[in-house]
Amino acid sequence: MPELPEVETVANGVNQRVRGETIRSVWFSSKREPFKTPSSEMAELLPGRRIDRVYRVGKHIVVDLLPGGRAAKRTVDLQWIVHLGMTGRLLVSAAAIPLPPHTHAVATLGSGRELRFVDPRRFGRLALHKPTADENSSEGSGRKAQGRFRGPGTEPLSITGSDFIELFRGRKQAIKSALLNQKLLQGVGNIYADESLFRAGIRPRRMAGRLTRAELLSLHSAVQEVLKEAISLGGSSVSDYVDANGEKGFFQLRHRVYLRTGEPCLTCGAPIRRIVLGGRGTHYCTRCQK
DNA sequence: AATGAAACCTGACAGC
DNA sequence: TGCTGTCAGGTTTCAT
Repeated sequence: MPELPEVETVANGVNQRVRGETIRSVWFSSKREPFKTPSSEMAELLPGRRIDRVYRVGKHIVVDLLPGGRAAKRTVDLQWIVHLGMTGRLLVSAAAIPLPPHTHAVATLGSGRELRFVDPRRFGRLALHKPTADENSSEGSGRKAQGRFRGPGTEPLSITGSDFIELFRGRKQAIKSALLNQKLLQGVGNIYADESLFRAGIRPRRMAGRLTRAELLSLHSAVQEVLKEAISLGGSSVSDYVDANGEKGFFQLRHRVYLRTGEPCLTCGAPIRRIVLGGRGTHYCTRCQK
């Protein structure tokens, strides 16, 4: 379910509902080991902490945690990282509502409500990230000092056109595959890669390093526009995706190529073609995309 | 560096 | 009704 717009929608929704809450206790399904961080370690470190803020980094949801008690330290010294995989959901529910099937983790909050991680396909991941206390030293000096969780790549919504061009220079890889590489741009997934390439008029199989500057600038704009539009519509609900409030997104109504195999291109009428590229279903218009 | 396939899993849907 | 095959928003690992 989750690419950047969906993850952002979920993170914002969860943030609004749990910010400032204390984690009273946590529970992990025995069926769901291993997480990236062992559940025993999460069970030890999470209870008692206060949730400072929830936000998105790439396709990850980051929960900033403050020490518990009245030590009054306002330094985030632990981060709970949630990756939704393909089918993960992060829900805020009243404790009285029965646990949905495939619930793998539950954090009970001070208010009595529960933060629930539900994931039928179990591709999702939970982990803890421990930033060093000293934020300033993390920049230039030692590699050892790990700062706050930043993810593997660059944020597509804030990258400049010239940095975007630089990312793909010399790459002998299909541009679609490069767009999906989280070490380059983090957050773009299969839907938004296809939709961006359509808007930029570029065929998915084109070698990334051979695109012209003009084409890359066009793609840069397309990626940002598509992502922003999708965020404003609450993401794409193609099967059962819902946000933290159980609401569906609406961007699937704006898809121009994704999952439209054989249907007429909305620009030229030619049938949309589906190929497999890098193991992923890939959709494009043979006439509009060069 | 890059490509491809397989693995991790369950569920929905189409076709027979 | 029920079986089979295909497909699905993602990542990782291993063999070319």
